[in-house]
Amino acid sequence: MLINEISKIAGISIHTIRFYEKSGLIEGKRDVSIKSNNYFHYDQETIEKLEFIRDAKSVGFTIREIGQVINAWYNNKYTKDEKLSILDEKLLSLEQKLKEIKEIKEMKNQIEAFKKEVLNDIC
Amino acid sequence: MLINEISKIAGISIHTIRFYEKSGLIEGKRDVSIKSNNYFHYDQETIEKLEFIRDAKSVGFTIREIGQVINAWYNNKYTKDEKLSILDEKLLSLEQKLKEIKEIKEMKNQIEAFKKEVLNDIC
DNA sequence: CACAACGTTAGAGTATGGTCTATGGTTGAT
DNA sequence: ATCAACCATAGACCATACTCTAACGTTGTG
Repeated sequence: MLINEISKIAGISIHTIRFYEKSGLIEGKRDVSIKSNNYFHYDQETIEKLEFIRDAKSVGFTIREIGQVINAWYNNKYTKDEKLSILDEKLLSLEQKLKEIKEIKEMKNQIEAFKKEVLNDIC
Repeated sequence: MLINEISKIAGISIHTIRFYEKSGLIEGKRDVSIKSNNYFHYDQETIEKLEFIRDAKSVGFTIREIGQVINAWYNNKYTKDEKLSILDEKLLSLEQKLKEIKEIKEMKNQIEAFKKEVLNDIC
């Protein structure tokens, strides 16, 4: 499928898809044998990648990090050890995010306490 | 205290402190009565604010959002209703962040599954 | 009184993650 | 053949959150 179609399916703008492609997260293929143009063709795998990008972004991974994971996953750009090192790094940062829950709860308490002060006209 | 001192106490660079001041998060006072210069003086309250900024940043609040909370807290720039509205907004986004834990755990499972594949040379 | 160490402002530069524009080629229906 | 609707690339532009530089004034110790 062409960029317009995958954009609609994935719910991600054409601009952003091109940005992800430039960033090395996804890769369209040119079908020289069939067409005279240089249009990029995208497949089901690209849709999966775009879904992964969305999920990974929502948990706070950067484009660079997402690129590492995707390229460890789909391409063979890394050795086994490099892949494991990348994945362990990401697992560690996810553990870190889970630990931040405590901080989020503390911030909630702090803001709730302040809200009570405002409600009681203390502040 | 002057900017150099508060920078060291708070562990935040002079540049960043000036950036926070420009952004309306903190406010130094000029002591015209005592000094002929135009140096800014900072107090204990500013240290508290800088600590709050650090905490709030770490849970994902933007400078703009942090500024709203600080200015609701320390200044009287907002009416009671405005204050409550700002605080409720922040509480809501904290709740949202707590809900994202599920997504983080899912991402962890996904990456762990992939790690197993790599370990077993499936991928 | 020199001079290092500190203070000020204005504004430029950086990185991230998009978002958009200009320019030009391709396709497909009428 | 023409024209809307699509595709491509390069590069400009935006917001966020810093980070740094330039140019210049102030302070305090030898």
